[in-house]
Amino acid sequence: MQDSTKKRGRPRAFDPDTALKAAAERFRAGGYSGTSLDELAAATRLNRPSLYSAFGDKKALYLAALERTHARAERGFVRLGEADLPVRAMLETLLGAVIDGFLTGDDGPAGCLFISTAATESVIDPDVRGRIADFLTMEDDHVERLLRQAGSAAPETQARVVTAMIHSLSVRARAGASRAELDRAAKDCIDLVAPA
Amino acid sequence: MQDSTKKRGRPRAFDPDTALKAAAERFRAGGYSGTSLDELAAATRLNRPSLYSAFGDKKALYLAALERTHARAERGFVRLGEADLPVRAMLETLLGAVIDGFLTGDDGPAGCLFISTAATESVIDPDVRGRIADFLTMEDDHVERLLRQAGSAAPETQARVVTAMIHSLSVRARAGASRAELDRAAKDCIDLVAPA
DNA sequence: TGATTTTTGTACTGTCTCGCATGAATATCG
DNA sequence: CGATATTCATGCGAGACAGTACAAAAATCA
Repeated sequence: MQDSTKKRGRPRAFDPDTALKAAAERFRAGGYSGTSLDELAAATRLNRPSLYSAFGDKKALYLAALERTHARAERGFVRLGEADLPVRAMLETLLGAVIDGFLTGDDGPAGCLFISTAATESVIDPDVRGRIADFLTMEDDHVERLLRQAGSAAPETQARVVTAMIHSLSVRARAGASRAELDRAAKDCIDLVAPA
Repeated sequence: MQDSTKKRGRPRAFDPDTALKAAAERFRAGGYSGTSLDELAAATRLNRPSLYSAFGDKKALYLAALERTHARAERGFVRLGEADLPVRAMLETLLGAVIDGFLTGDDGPAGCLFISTAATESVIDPDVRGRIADFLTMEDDHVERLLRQAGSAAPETQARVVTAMIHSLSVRARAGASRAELDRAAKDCIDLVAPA
């Protein structure tokens, strides 16, 4: 028996995670219903059949994009916990990174895939609704844990206010708000939660 | 000359604002790209040609729905100001009414048309982006004014936190959160802004 | 009553969209 | 080298979609 990692037929000419990342980016710009398979194929540089064999149909691809985003966000929260900062610095780092991410996007600031595209689809599609509910729970739990670890006096109360600001920043970024406006909104939240 | 309100041809068999309300409701459930003209025609009980002659094409109908929502929200802010409540009661009334509205919807809780559907379209469509930016400015300004009128010590800082909670409530409602969860998030915000 | 004007309902057209069928290409196995 | 297995690329087909043409219906005006 030879190297079991070698598969039998023609090898893939693309990296699945790179393709998934490109698809997620396209979905983030246009939403689920607003993005066609042609656009996804162009963004991933894949043919439709390759997309289908790798991820399944359009909805499965979208769910995979949601899962990738969920996992990456969670890793970010974990890494922030390892930095072990005091409350104010932790919040500044958190919201600063969030703003950086929300301002990215090939077609302008695109915010968060969950908050600003999955929420639109969630009323009609129970699968999407489940994923966004899971994402919100994860986000709430991590922020509350980070606040507690940083020495916050009322992490349960403050967590919802901080996550709310994250959600709002996604909406504002997509509405075209400048970095200064987003920074100011974040600062308003931090000043209220952890006065200097 | 007779009654000038009487028009010349066949009279309309529908009320335009009732139709617009039904269309807005449908858009709120499915988003712009996710709602077809057939669905809009069914929801409004109008034929496609009647929709077109009354509002123009699909995008014009969506923009009209956004404007209707904007105007109604602004009227709500104005009316809340007339009640002239102290900070905590004002915020309880405001967020309570917001939650009531966000939990409505023919296909389950549908949140806010701007936050949860227009934000999705805004990256691709500059017209929608402009409307949502206008809406956010209106919202920020009214909440800040309401806080100042109610005697808040730092209305500029607190306004962004309160509007952020409103945006977050729309997302959470669409994700399937219970009224108790929404009430708790609102209470966390109120406790932080105006401690009892 | 007949002409005019506006709305209504049906049906149509061209385009886009999703998903897949089919054969060529490229790898490993015997 | 031939057989087998997997992926790639072109292209197809059924259906949904947005928008409109056209004629019937229902009102006012002369």
